[in-house]
Amino acid sequence: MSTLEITKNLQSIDTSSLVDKVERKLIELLISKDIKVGDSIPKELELADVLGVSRTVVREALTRLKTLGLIETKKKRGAVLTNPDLTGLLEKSLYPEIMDKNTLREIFEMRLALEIGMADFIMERVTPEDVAALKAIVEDEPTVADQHLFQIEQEIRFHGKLYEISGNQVLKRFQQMLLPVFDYVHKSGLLKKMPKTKKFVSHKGLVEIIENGSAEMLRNAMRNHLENHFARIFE
Amino acid sequence: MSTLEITKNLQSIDTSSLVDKVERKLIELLISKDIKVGDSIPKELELADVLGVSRTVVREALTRLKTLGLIETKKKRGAVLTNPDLTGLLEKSLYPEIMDKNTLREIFEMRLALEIGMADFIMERVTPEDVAALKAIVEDEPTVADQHLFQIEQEIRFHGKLYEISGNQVLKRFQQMLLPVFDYVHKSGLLKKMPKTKKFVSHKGLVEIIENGSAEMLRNAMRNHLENHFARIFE
DNA sequence: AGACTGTATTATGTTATACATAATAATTTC
DNA sequence: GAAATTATTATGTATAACATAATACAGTCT
Repeated sequence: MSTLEITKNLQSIDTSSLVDKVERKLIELLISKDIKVGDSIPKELELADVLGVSRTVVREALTRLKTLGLIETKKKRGAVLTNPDLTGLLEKSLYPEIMDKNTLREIFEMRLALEIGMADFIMERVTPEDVAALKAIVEDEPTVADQHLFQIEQEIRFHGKLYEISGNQVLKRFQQMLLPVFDYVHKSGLLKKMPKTKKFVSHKGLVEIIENGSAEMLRNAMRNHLENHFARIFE
Repeated sequence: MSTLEITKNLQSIDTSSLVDKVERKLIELLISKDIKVGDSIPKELELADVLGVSRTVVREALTRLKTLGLIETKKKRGAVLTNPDLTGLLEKSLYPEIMDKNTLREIFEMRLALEIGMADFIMERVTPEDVAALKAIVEDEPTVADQHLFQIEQEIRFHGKLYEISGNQVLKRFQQMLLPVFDYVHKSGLLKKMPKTKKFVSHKGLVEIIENGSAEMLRNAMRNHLENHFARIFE
């Protein structure tokens, strides 16, 4: 065997900690067919005993699973398998203050893509009541957006409602969760300065399309509506 | 005071555990301006001492932060603040086997929205090399997709490249991460049976548009290309 | 019988202590 | 002065003991 091969083999040794191993074992257990959501998993001491490690290690592994939202623990009852809440999890680790600038910008971009791409779901699922609600929101909207603070709240109200109409909880929660990011991106000089705000498709225009138009029309209108944001990203 | 009011007041007592409190304290510390990415945070024993709790509690709180990707720990060095990797975190908790059916469907929908909505980023950032790469991918694509397995691999290759072209790492990793979900959704009878596969815009057609068309054209073409998926969702 | 109360049990939550291990700093050796 | 050795330090692991809260069970009272 050549030296190269030897070193190659050597560096593939298992450097993971005990907790890592136990965590893997537990996850295997969780996704096995034997355990369904709501079922309990063995007690800490049993696991420690079976796996041949201390309760400390088991507890730390369980803590990780808890943090990931895979299990919930209660006294006496023990730990039970739960279906993980992705958005809730993201929310927990989403602190714009300590996030990479580039990632922040990319998340901002993702939002733009989502709002354009979800047009089909909006048009498929919108109800007359939704349209009425949208109209109520944009009713007393100032033609010229001079009050910046008001404008932001209004933006959130309007676009939030759109996410709601999409009938997709994951999307809706995604938006809720990313709001702080958007706010942060706006405030920090992360993007280019706002260009001259030309007149693009307004909220009222979007509502009009949602009521009478097609998904394709909504996509294009939304793209136009978001033009200022795109312009800031694309220089 | 009425009994109702009393009980209302009583149930607002702090039921959070010690670890919860310590975790909050630590997060406050992390997002404070004093600590930047790469900086170390106090040692476990110091923290235990200052906060007046045992080292075990501090360790468990730190374990949570580690799991969330907010910090990394090394022996001797201690714990250092890191910018959290959102997608990596999601990946860790993403087990289609134990996820709620509805959530799975919603994630699938989100993918569709993203692929349509990212057209602008693709058109803005695509290079001649990218186009060449795309052409190479679709070159020997069978006109009639008879080999299902091959088709899936091909789908991943092609659309993966599109995510790459979007120049958005978060998006790209999102796709990578959600692939198992798509696979799972396809295999499980979660969606309606595939309708008669009519002839829609092909990969080759998409490439053609990317090379010579506009963002708007790409959005519409992509929507068309994904029609089968939409049909399965919308019945 | 049925509702309330107290007690026992059990599994997680918390503390304390000791030692192992790996990464860094300090020291010695040549 | 560079390399090897040793010391130090902070995290990783193990063990034992007790606290706490949720549940089950029995007992009491009307």
